[in-house]
Amino acid sequence: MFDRLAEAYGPQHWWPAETAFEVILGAYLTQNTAWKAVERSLANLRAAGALTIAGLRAIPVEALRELIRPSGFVTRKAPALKSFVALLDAEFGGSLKRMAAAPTDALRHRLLALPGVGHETADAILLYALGHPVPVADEYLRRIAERHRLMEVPTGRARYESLAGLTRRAFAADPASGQARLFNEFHALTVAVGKAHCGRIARCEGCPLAYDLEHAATGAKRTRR
DNA sequence: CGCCAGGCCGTGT
DNA sequence: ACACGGCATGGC
Repeated sequence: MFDRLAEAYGPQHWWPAETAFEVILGAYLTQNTAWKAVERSLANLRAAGALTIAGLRAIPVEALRELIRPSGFVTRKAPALKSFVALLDAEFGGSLKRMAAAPTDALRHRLLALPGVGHETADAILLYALGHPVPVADEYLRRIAERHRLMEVPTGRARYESLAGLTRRAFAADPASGQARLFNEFHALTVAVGKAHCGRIARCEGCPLAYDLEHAATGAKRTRR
């Protein structure tokens, strides 16, 4: 699947951001939100000088709310972003470098304890902002796994770990030194194919994985004409 | 103009 | 433990 997606979409160069901190902001803002909307919020933040750690630290949460309004859920996301900076300051001297130096498991635990940070956001930050070799699972991967019958996807708490485990096993035979790169590219490709073909309603026309779908009795409710 | 988006979290059973 | 609904906003 990875090879087929890589051939179809090419190198993704993820995450789409200039700095590690911008990756983190994007990870929060894109929660259940179209990336297009996130781009507008990031543009607002940049124009206001709030795209940096110091900038976000300085801005009042009320003003932050206005800047990120395009990406929605502002009463949750604005305080959540401030909480991240608070953790960064309190435990890592305000330094992403120092945060990145912490052990993966402990760091993941600290991130998950933050408001507005669930498994996907924590892992996206770990992988794309901090360079830790962890897989990222999302709604697109869930749909792919179900529709292609890759596995019985559990519901509830076990779901995320199950999809993450599937990803880890898929790349387990590759060198440990390259895991981060593979997880990086795989999630990026998952989003690429997901945006084009794996919505709530599947759009199988032209999907690079269409061959598999033909033989999988797709679980999608219906295919858009 | 209704459906949807690169989740997260509280509440009810 | 898990299903379910709310959370905000704007693009398509």
